[in-house]
Amino acid sequence: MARTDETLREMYDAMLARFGPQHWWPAAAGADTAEGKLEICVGAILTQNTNWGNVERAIENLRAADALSVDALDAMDHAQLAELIKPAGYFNVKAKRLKNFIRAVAEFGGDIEAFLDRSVYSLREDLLAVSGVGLETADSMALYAGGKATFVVDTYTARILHRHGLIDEDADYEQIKETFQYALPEDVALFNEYHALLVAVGKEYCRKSKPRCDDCPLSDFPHDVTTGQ
DNA sequence: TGCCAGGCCGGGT
DNA sequence: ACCCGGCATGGC
Repeated sequence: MARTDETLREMYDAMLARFGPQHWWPAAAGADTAEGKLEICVGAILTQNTNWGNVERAIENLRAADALSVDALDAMDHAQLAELIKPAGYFNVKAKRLKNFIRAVAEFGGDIEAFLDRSVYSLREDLLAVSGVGLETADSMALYAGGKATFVVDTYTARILHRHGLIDEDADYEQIKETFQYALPEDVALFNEYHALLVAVGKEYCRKSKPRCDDCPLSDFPHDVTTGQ
């Protein structure tokens, strides 16, 4: 265990040294404003299984339509919203998911900052009750919009850790999350950057079909490609 | 050209 | 309790 903790901290250093800060949210969207926080939450839903470049187009459409507010999104009909977010793919399901999320905020009082401003436990519970908001999306919102020290796990996180023998093949989301939170100090900026770096490294070196470990920032850490997947 | 992206849900076994 | 099909655009 202590071995795993140390490895995870060293992996962070190695990835940061190679890639530098990733400037994910909130740096991008002025996240100390209500609109910035809402934009992050919207982006978290739109990016589900979707390239971030496509999400940016969709968000640009929403901004141009002056739709980046709880009231505007709540008032918009399905077809209208689906059309605006079309570039992000899965536009019909995502329009519903956005509406579901906005409904939850509206029912909480309609203020996104108030909605986010509570314990991670309470926030996570409400987010996970929204159909279309799963574990990763909820944690992304809580971390990047809500500023909570909660670690985000995605497919790259699981794949990279498994390749390096740090988790079981069948480790579930909560297990992986806890592995990080046990190993690391409870630090929002650290969790923010760590997840972003794992995604950056995953894209470059740890894709499903084309792993290339030669030049990977983590290649000095013991790993086994064949157990990958 | 086919594969992939910062998942999640609902229905079937 | 798993397993799987469906959802869909744009980039490389």
